[in-house]
Amino acid sequence: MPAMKRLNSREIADQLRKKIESGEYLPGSVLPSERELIETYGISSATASKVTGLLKSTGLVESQVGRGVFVRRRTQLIRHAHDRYARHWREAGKAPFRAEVEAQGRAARVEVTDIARLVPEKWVNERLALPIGQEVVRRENTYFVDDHAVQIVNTYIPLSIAADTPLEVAVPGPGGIYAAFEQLGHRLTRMLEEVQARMPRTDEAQRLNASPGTPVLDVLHISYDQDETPMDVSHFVLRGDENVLTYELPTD
Amino acid sequence: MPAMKRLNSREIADQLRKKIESGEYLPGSVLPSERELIETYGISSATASKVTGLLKSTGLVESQVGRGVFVRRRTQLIRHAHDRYARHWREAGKAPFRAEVEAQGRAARVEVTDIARLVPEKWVNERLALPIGQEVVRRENTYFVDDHAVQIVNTYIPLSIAADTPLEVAVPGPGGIYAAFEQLGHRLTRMLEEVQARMPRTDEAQRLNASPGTPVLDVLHISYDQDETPMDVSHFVLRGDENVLTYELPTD
DNA sequence: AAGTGGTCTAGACCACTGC
DNA sequence: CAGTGGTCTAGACCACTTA
Repeated sequence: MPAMKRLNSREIADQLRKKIESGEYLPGSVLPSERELIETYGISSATASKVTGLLKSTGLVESQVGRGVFVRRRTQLIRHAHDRYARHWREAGKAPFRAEVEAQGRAARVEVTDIARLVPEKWVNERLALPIGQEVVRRENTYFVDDHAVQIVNTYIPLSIAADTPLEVAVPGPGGIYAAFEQLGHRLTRMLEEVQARMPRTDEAQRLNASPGTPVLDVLHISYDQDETPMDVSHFVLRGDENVLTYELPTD
Repeated sequence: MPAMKRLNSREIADQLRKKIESGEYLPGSVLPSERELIETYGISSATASKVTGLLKSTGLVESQVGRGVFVRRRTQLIRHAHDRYARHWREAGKAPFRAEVEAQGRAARVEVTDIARLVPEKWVNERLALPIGQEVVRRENTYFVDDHAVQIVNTYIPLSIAADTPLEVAVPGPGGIYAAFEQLGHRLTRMLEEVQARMPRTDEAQRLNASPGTPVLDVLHISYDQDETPMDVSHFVLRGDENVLTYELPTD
């Protein structure tokens, strides 16, 4: 047998990645255990651990202690349509998120985990055009698909708008909070979103049940009424591997 | 002295993170070297290396071999305005990317790294409403800020539209390819973008000079003319830590 | 009880930086 | 040449899963 060149963790990870992409290891199947890698490649356990770490960081595999390292099944994507806040959805009373997920034969659920009056971080006040330190209503939501969290949303609404209205109760009525704004006499005219990609904080990774190494989409949503008054700032944190945001852009 | 509880790499990284966030280590300053960590925390070199690895994966610090581990300066964000493809920009002849970057006092540069006719992957044909296997023109671009790459773009255009036109040369004229489409008699009416977050492939991480652990924004852009004919599919890969995409959403 | 991933130690060597 | 991050070895122990 010819003396094999000693491979490093990067090269071994690349080999495995190619085997996965070529279909040699199918989605859901188990990779060679770290003990096997140690023997077949003549490496130490720390290196073997690094190999699986590299594969995990690309989202290609996931590990379960005591069980093994598994090739990830292609997760079904949740598409957030560009008209997801359009009036016809509010009037139909069925949110696009729910429609999309149920069309995939999966169960959608939105849970309002907290509603409170509080002084938010100052960027919230800035976006809401409120003096720093002024109280707002915060609505904290978690979106579930098949009972696992895929999306965390914090919505901040000026107290002057939300105080003692349906916006301070868990279910503000059919059509959600945007329908409630219109019930209160605000006509929504404009919504902006700012999208970034980043790594989750440890608490977010836990809440989203995401293997560390999965990035998140960080979306800041601001809506305005007919007077250009900001109605709400909503901060979305979505699992990057399960969500697609779609937008339409002006050409004129 | 009370016997210190032996800390693991996570806990040590958390301590350092807090010191950075509290300002004890300022942006640009150097963290204790791994040798110092080994001594002060009584850990091994592998653990010390893991500590810095954890901090790097959150984008908080970056390392330079032979020099040290440095607290990242707050990177200035490049905002991609929601009207970035609007006609007035094409007519002004100065792209929003360039305007944004130069307004920050930094140098913008776009390099066309390749133009070729080829048979693309099949998702390209699908989006362009072309038969699988049909040739297209691919334009490969890299966007630089202060001479480091922040954005990779592959634009695919049906051969029937681009063949023997300015779209096959490096500089299709002022206003870029979208102005060129209109010169050729296509009026752009609609543009869609699909946004995802993911980890970069190794070659992308290299090209973007991103420390592995920094996620990217993956954007698919499709534009249509007055007949709903797809004009181009562009695939953007942006550094997640340096770019913000902004969008306006319909409320009606 | 056997096998798994996860984490760690105590060293070693390498390529690189900066004086 | 001393100091740096990066990678590795050859073990060890732990918590967990599966049977």
